[in-house]
Amino acid sequence: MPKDFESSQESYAKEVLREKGLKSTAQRLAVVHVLHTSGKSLSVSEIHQEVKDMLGATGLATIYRTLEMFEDLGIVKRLHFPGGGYGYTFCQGRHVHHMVCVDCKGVFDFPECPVENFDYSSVEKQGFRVKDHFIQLFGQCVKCAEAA
Amino acid sequence: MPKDFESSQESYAKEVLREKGLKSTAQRLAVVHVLHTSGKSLSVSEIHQEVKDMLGATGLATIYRTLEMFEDLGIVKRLHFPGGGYGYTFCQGRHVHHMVCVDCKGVFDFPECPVENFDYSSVEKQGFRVKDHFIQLFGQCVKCAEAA
DNA sequence: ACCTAAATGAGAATAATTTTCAATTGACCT
DNA sequence: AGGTCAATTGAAAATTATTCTCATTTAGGT
Ligand SMILES: [Mn+2]
Ligand SMILES: [Mn+2]
Ligand SMILES: [Zn+2]
Ligand SMILES: [Zn+2]
Repeated sequence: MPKDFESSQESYAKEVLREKGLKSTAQRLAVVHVLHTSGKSLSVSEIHQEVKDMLGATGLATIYRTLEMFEDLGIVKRLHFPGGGYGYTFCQGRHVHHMVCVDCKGVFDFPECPVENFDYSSVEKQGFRVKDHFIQLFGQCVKCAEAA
Repeated sequence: MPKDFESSQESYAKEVLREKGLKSTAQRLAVVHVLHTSGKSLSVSEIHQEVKDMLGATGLATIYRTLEMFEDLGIVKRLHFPGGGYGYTFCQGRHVHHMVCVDCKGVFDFPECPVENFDYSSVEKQGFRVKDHFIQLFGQCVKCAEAA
């Protein structure tokens, strides 16, 4: 029997960390757990608070360090909000885009890529070589639309 | 004869300000000038520096206040960079998207909208109502590609 | 030329992020 | 199971970013 229950998201993160020779610390796994459990985008300090709830005293710097590392590894993605500010969501290394509810910051996956077959010729004529893209949809989720 | 040379971008901003009953101050027009002159995305402190070069002593708070207001008015747009951080670009109230050179932060307009006719049905089935979107392309401009 | 509400500048206050470094710990090897 | 050691962490300080306050200035209307 497995020594404890572990989500596929958590084992995915452990695997990526191991491949890169990085350690699977309790703090790092807690960040994964918190992000994948929450259906919404979380700010750095929200993540910090929830990790403290799980593990007790935890340095805020560790949260910053972990999120930066996870973003580089493609484990999490940083989302931006209209009025400024940002939050993180779990993305498990997949190329996905997200819809964000502007009221509750709920995050919904969006697997189709709107620029998959997009014709960049008009911009590539200017010599610009497109290498990546960032797409985010804003709107209201069912709950918030009903509440309004 | 006109009392001085004024770009269409600057007169556009003056017009929007007047319509809203807001004042066309030297500081606000300098921000417009700086942004539309520079072909690249500028950080708050870069804008502050350039405005000081034009006008002399200028409060940093004024730059923050102006950029927030201009963003609400649709005069400028805030762009985000991969490693974190952001910058502003002029957009003159148009619905455009932007390509950003990851090396020099040069900004290139991108008038076609990749999600114009995009089928949101798969996501709207979840009840999410899409109201807006944010799209940004990353890559290299000609100059930076050659330099590399 | 006034008048007046809007806008500004300077600095204080607050918030966000990064750095430093001694102590801890996870992964690997007996 | 215990030993080793580089990686990681926590706490606090340092730095950087942003907002607030309020006395003074100014744009735009009369
Ligand atoms: Mn995509
Ligand atoms: Mn668009
Ligand atoms: Zn919602
Ligand atoms: Zn470039």
